[in-house]
Amino acid sequence: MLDVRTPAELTELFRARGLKVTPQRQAIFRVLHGEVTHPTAEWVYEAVSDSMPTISLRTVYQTLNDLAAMGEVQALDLGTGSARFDPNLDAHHHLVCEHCGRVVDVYADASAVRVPNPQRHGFTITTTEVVFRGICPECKDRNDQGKRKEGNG
Amino acid sequence: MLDVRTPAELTELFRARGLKVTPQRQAIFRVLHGEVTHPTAEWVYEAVSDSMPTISLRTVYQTLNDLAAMGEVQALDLGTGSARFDPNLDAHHHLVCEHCGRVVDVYADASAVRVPNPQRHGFTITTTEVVFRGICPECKDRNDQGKRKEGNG
DNA sequence: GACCCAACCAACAACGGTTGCAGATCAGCA
DNA sequence: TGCTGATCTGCAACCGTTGTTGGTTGGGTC
Repeated sequence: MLDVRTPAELTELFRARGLKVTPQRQAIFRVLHGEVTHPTAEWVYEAVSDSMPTISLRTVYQTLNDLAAMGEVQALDLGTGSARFDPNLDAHHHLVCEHCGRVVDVYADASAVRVPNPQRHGFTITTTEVVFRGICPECKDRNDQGKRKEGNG
Repeated sequence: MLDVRTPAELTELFRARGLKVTPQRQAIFRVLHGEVTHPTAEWVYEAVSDSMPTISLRTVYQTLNDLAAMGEVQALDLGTGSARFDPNLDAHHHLVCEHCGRVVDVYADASAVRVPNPQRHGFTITTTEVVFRGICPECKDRNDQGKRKEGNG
């Protein structure tokens, strides 16, 4: 899997772009590295706050946006209320839990899905995103238990 | 195409559900009927305001949400900033202009796109949405003209 | 190693889309 | 027609995100 670069690599990239490498940014790099979930800015903020309680949410947004602009993470809007930042740079799709908003990567071949020419309306199509929606096993269990309780009581 | 119901049919549906049929709601029904774009609440509000200047945006949201809950329109989040309400109830997908946010319906067969079992993570998948992103011909033209101007001076 | 200044930071306010609230109003029924 | 609770309106709040501001800091240069 084509993962987000290491903190050291990102440090180099930032320097190469003339962006300064601050302790805050490095802390964010560290949090992102090896992350396989699809964290929100808020989540990253809280994770970084563990080691750096004074960091501001604003700084997290700024750095994540910088990374997205550099193509080092992918910004996603999956309709879960807030933007998510995906450190997985492979071409892939997403499976979203409609209850808890959990997101997992899916490697499915969507090349077969084409827009028939007459329906293209002259658009130049650049990307094809597939979003699978459903219920994750945890939420399903919780739901089933709830129903069972309802039935019993 | 399976269109949104007529104002008369929606009136009946609302009554059958014990919901009152107010002039505001009827005006919204009329605006939605035959609409093939994917209007935002704001757009509906402005369209209804033509015939009923005193209607509030709040009421438009409420009625659109009611319709969505009844399955008479489909609420969409296509990452264009605001929710869109689709009166087309067929199974279909969307083509979104990344410049102007314009949305058009696409009838493409996505049944071939399946999540391989090992990647399903125990999810129960209910829907598969495909979003094609690109540039609509109008934005492309405008863009090209801009570039030509740049080039000329 | 000190200097300097753009880049950065934290805090706060603003923003756009959407929803909660409270009081005024009205649709539907007797 | 009169009742009654659903609905309407206007406003304020909410949430995620971004602009602003004034003080702080990284790192190239001497």
